[in-house]
Amino acid sequence: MSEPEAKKNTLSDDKIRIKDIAVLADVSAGTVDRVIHNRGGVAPESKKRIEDILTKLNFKPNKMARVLAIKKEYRLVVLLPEAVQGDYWWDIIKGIKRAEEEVADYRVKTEILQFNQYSMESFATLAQRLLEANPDGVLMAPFFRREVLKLTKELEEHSIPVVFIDSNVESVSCLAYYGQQSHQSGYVAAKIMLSNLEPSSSILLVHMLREGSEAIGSNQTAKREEGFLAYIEKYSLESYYRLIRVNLHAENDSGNEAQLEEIFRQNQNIRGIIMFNSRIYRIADFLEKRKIRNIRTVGYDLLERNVQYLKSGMVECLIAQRPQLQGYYGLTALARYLAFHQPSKSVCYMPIDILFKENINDYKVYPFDVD
Amino acid sequence: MSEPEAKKNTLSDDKIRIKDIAVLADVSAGTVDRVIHNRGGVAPESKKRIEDILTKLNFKPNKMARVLAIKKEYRLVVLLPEAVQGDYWWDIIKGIKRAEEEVADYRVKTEILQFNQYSMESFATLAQRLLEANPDGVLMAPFFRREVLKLTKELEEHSIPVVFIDSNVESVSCLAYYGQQSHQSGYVAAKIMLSNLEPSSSILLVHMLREGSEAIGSNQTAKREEGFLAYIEKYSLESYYRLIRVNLHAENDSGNEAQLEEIFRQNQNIRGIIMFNSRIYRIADFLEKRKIRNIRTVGYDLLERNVQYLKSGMVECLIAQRPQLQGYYGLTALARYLAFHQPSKSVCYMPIDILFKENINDYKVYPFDVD
DNA sequence: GATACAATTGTGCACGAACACAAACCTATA
DNA sequence: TATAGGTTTGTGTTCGTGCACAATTGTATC
Repeated sequence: MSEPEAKKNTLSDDKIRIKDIAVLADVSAGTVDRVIHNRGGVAPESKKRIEDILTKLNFKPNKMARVLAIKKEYRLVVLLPEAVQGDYWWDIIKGIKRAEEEVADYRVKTEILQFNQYSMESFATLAQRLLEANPDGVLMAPFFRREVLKLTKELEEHSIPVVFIDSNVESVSCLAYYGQQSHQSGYVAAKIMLSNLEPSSSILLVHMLREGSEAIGSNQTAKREEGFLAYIEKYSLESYYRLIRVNLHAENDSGNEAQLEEIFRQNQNIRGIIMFNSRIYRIADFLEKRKIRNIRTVGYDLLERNVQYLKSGMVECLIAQRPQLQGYYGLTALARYLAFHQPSKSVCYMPIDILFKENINDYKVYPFDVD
Repeated sequence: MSEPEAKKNTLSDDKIRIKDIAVLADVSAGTVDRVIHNRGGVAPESKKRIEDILTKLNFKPNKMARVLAIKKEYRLVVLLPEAVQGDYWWDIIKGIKRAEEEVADYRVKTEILQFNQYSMESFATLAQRLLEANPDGVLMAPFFRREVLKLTKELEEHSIPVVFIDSNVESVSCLAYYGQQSHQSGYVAAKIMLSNLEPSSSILLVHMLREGSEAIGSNQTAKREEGFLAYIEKYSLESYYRLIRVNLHAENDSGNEAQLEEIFRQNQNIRGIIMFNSRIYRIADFLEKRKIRNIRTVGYDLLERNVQYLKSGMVECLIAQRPQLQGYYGLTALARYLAFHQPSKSVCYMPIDILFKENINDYKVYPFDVD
């Protein structure tokens, strides 16, 4: 047997301070500071010398001292739809709250404004309030395209950085975007729905309409459906399954039931149901009520009611997109940008998490569900 | 339409300082400090007065200033198997490195010791070195039960906190444990392997032996297999599938190939192959070489080679356990405990992530794979 | 070469908590 | 009352960085 090897891995990280850099570069701490902060007024050759030493020693300023010394306070405003416990936006807020606690140490304060996601007027009112608050940064879920464009234009003029979560607004340049690739997540949904599904089955694609809903978000569900169809095309499954599109209405529960019943009467061979928004629990409600089994249901997002049905087996699979992380990283990206001038990766796609009854129990998004 | 509601959420966090407390209690900052740290030498009535004000104002010392002022340095030692790029331990180290950067600000330093996971002697040697270093905390992946018990006993006597990752040692009390529920992850593997798998197929359960390997880790693969079998029992699938156990040998590639070929000759109806460790790529190697298709392969961990085969379709599914997070949270738990006296949740199970070809591309473990 | 003015560099204090040391106070004893 | 010794309280420095202001050097102009 060979001699046991042991690699030692000591970081010779013996904290380098600005003072140390100053001594090495034969200048004073003030000059080094000017270089670090690009404040100008430093002779080119000094600057070069100092920069070389900085990169060579990989100097990182002490965060603690830094925060302590900075007097400036930053105010962030978050613009989101209203959330109720257990829904998607609730999780996003959970992540934001967690981030708030963390960045509070950096003298970053946060105010959350919540609008009615079905009322453009509500959005516009809060957008106005947001502008009046004149914040140092904005985190928002973009709803109502025109209003968003108006708002972001205004923010850009004041050079206030913006981070989008949930859905992106391609035409607007932002500090960062955190969200899922909707098309791909539809593709994944199709894979799960269709892998080894009995040929010549019918599959319901359930849509949910709402009057006056002009949310950008609806774009997301459309893209998911595109991804779903792309999978079918890719594997040439068109002839194997019959797709039936159903339009339900958000506020009309009894009407929806009647509609579903009618469809089930007309189609005896329904083996799969998918919804591209987070309301699959409504389908599960229906199936449970009618005691219909053996249908593969696939939906999105870990709403409490969805999770309940996943655990009980009424929903086969949920696809999640880590809303907590979106909120958390959205806010911390802003804070890091403001407090430490750290740029962010501008587009950041969330993982497409696949949840079954069997792996939902251990599913936690750290560090939000710890303690 | 109802008036748009807007909830305001301002933290009135107007930072109270020790100085402020001192003024209110009509003493000096030094006295308040003595009370806060229970250093004694304070007149009872002063103490009472100060304590009342502290609790009334819910005083929390400024973390930044605190860390800056404390001169004490903490030294952590990490004890892990040797890692090569792209393997499981490499990802764990990635998380540890990330945590290192973060806690460096708290004056916490880390040394990583890496042993040969197949040599008990190597482990014992480094365990000895670890003890001699007399660290303030230890993060370890427990291998070689007897040696681990010896080491942890020693550490307990010196009241040095220990965090386990990857696998737990039930009989030892530790500050925290981060790892996956092996049994359940085997259960999940079975669900994926067996859902709609052609009845009366044969399934290979591939094991990998290594001489002198007494790793506790092997316990993990055993538990995964138990979980796999539990699923079969739960759904009474025993009669539908034939399970074939195969023992390969880690160092004998040509022997393994011959063995597999023999098995494939004897069994024409193999439709699934599962490995309970991270070496499924070896099976994929074989299948690719022999141009065998249409076999559902399921394995563990996102080794680079596994991921490659997942993308190319040779591996159907990988189950992951966020090794980066294990390392990251393991180390930060120790740091928080030492620097801020924050306790941790003692047992923390990782999510059982399900990865297919379709969702591997967006799979990232934040914040390790960002930027 | 003295002066003005810009370019460059150095110095000192603040941030809030920890801790060492100095100062003030109290009490008992000769 | 002076002094010792203990108890209680106050002061000042430190940590590393940011920033305002002071000090120094260099350059152009008359």
